[in-house]
Amino acid sequence: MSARETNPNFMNGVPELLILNLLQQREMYGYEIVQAIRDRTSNVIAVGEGVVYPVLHALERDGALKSRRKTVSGRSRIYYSLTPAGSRRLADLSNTWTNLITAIQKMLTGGQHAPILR
Amino acid sequence: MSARETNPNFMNGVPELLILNLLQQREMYGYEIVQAIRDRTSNVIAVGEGVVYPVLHALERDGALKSRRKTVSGRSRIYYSLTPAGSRRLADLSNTWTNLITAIQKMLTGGQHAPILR
DNA sequence: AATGTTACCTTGTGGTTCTAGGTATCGCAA
DNA sequence: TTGCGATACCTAGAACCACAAGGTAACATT
Repeated sequence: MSARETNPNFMNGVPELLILNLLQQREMYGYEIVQAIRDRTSNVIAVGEGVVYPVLHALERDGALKSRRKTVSGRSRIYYSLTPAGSRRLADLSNTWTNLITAIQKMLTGGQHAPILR
Repeated sequence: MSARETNPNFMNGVPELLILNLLQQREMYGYEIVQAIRDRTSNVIAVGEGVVYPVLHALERDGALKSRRKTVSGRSRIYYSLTPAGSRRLADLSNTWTNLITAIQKMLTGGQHAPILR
């Protein structure tokens, strides 16, 4: 219920990280987020709506996001933006993520540096 | 049932990648792999035996690994090493992994570069 | 009138990972 | 010699996230 101690399911939560990161830049709505992730990663990552919407709901339930309805040209959209708690959460996840891929990258690339001592 | 088209569960398979990578350097046994991952990542990643052994079994079943028993000072160990198929699998996973984190990193760091055009 | 796009949503499935156990041998210390 | 910690193997079940696949509805275009 706070910071993870070790690593329960250590590779999860990437969609959440990406979503929080996008919303830090500007408020967006669900459908827009789905396409933004596709676009900015050149289709390398394609999280569907079935991933994005539940994450948005969970984050709002946790107080990390706040939403407001806005109707643009007859289209009703729900715009989400970060709360202070959401900013903290993003910083936290971002740190965890960096540590994680740094560790992995070190393992993958630095295999030959480590002296075996045999 | 072959190469992934888009991204089904795009963040999975990291333990497999780490294990294959270790076994590419030299043959190892399960218990050793568990500690090697802990050690080389300074406890950032701690996959348990409950993760490693099933992965080893699955990889051997798929023909990516071959094993041989060896008894060292009364301790019976099962050493695993890569087959040619395993090497290919490693190269494949490695590529996918690199593309993935490159895309994510670009999203996370390059947020301000992208012109919004509004 | 029909199709495609936008925009929201949920249910159920699936596949990895984790927890939590279990067995057995060895070495060392009490 | 008995007990404990480390070594070394293993598995069954739960947890969990991401996914596929659906469904609704309004707008735009054909």
